[in-house]
Amino acid sequence: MAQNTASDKKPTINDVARLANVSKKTVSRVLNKSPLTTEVTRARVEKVIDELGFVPNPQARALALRRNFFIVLFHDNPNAQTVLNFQKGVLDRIKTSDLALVVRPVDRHSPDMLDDIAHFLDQQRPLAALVLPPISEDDRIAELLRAKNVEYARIGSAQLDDLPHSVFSNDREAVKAACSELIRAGHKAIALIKGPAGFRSAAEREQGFREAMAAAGLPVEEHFVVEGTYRLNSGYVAAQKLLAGDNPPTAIFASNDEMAAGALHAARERGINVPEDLSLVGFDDSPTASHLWPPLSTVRWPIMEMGRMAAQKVAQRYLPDGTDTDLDDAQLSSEFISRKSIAPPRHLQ
Amino acid sequence: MAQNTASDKKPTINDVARLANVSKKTVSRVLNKSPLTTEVTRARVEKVIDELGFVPNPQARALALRRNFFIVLFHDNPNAQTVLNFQKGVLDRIKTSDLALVVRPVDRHSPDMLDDIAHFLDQQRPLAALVLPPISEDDRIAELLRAKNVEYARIGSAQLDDLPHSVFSNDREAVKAACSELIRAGHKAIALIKGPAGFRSAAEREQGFREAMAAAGLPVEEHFVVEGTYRLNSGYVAAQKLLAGDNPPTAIFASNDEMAAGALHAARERGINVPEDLSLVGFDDSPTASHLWPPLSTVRWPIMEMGRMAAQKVAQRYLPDGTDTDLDDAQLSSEFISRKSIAPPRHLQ
DNA sequence: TTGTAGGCGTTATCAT
DNA sequence: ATGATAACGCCTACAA
Repeated sequence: MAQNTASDKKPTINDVARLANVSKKTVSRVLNKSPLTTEVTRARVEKVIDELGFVPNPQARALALRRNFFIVLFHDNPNAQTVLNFQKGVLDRIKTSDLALVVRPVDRHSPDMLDDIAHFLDQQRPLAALVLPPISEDDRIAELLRAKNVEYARIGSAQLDDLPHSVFSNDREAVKAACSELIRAGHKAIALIKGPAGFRSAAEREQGFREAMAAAGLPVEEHFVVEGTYRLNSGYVAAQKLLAGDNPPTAIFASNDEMAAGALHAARERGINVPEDLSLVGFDDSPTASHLWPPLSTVRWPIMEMGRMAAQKVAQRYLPDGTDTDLDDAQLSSEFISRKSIAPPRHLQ
Repeated sequence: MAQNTASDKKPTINDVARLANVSKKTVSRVLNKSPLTTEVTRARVEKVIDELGFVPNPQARALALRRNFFIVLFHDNPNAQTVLNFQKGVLDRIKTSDLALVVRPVDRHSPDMLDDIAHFLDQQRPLAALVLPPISEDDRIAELLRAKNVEYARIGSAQLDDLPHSVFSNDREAVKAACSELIRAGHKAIALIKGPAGFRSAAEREQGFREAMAAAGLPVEEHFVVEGTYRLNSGYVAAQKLLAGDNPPTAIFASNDEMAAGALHAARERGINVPEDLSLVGFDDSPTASHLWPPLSTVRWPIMEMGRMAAQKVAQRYLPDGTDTDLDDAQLSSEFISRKSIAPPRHLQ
């Protein structure tokens, strides 16, 4: 790319216009792919653009269009790995463009959350917004985005909006598959450590568990269903409770890896070996899952792919390398990952 | 804050000027805290600003000032938790301002890295840049930032630049303290799994290890020093090697938690119990550290605080709530965290 | 199909 | 200390 050297002045649309012998507006038309230009002039203008290494100034465009050329990511810190992988996916998709990604954590427990978001949107006027769970489940945010006329996509464990505004995984199916694996190994007394009430992901994963049990004709013992908070300690506490009874479960599905790690600690403390005495499955495929001993069987959430798809969805027209993805695609598959934390129950070993 | 309702038109500097009976420029002066205004006019203007709920339009400012009101974070994905915690610290500090944080991962192995950064800076003209390790150690990036006249701060395990452009921790001291803890417990045969050559953090941590040994008058057996890559598996391999000998170490300091997790697996595979037969210390205080069994003693890297301080450093004048931090402060302390992975060596138990 | 004039909302220059 | 006028670099309306 030709670059100006010493002067350090970047060429403007005026320079291009002058050298191409056309008006600013014509250059503008070329830049914005307006159909109202002759092939000839377009070619001439593009040649000059290339020679100059001209790149439109985003600030000026922002002012004129009243729209900033970036995508915001709103989230209320689910786990770090999730946020970062998602960011990575988004950035991966937009890196060849001139878009930027700005991060905006919010506090879903603050009464000011909506006002904060509104203020941010008014101030910064982003091109588009991406919303990660759990706040993606908040319909008020989507309404706000629509009202402010900001393109958006909601990410979730299940479809949260119409297709053009959704990117989601099939947690339910994935959990069903994972639990079916447990059942196939011979387990019947399977416990569930579920996520906190009110989280869509928690509900979906619970459903998947129940469907797997039902499909196998196994009853769900309700005292084998314990609620956690998605934090390590809640998994520990839940497992203590589950393992304390006379007929403890031979397998546990924990709705995320962190709780599974907690459950693992609880088992170890009671001298219960995993997987010999207790099989364990988590969800997320966090780094922790593979760092544990035994390495944890889990479900990989396609979060990076979701980031890529979300970026594609909301910013397609600003991304150079076309429409390889069908816009109606919105669902990506979670995938069961088998590691060493599953074994047949004792009596079958 | 007074908000216009139906019209949805946000007030501009012109509205303020008209209602306050002054010129745009005067309003601008008030906004920018220019000393060239009477107390009286300033008060009058500020009153109108409040009543209108006027907020300057960042896009227009950006165009006029040729500078975008955001901070970029450049990084080449160290671990997710680090990046995210740093982001959190930065955002925490700037959240009451009108600044935004944009994330820009780069690939330090790409020959285009510098060009990419340069292009980004030219295009986006950020107010300031923050650079996370390991790329913060690359002097060429700092040069670029200076050349492009972008305020910046480099984050590291030791001072990487002059004080105004540095935020760093004292890895060496912290590791020294951690290893001294091992020595105090009675260990003499202590091994080091160090980080990859060329990383400043690796060098600092190694130094800390050596200083602790020297201070205790203990020799460093060079076959007890093995290099890893900061990844789990390299810790596993290193520990296999360390534990295979006739006189294996009774304690290992791994230069990060991930490698410590790998070492833990290796030990477990050989039937070596942690901490009874082998004490283990990591570095980072990652979530993994507390999820392992036994919970890993480690060093907490004050990464969030570093984010806060870095934001303060580069954007002080744009942040509303003043100068509570001394700008010359650049160092933050890492802290040893004692958990269950340390015990006296066998013969002292 | 192309160009002219004017606007987006702010800051800078240079008088007064 | 304040204000008129001109940038900043792009885009939209409207005219040609």
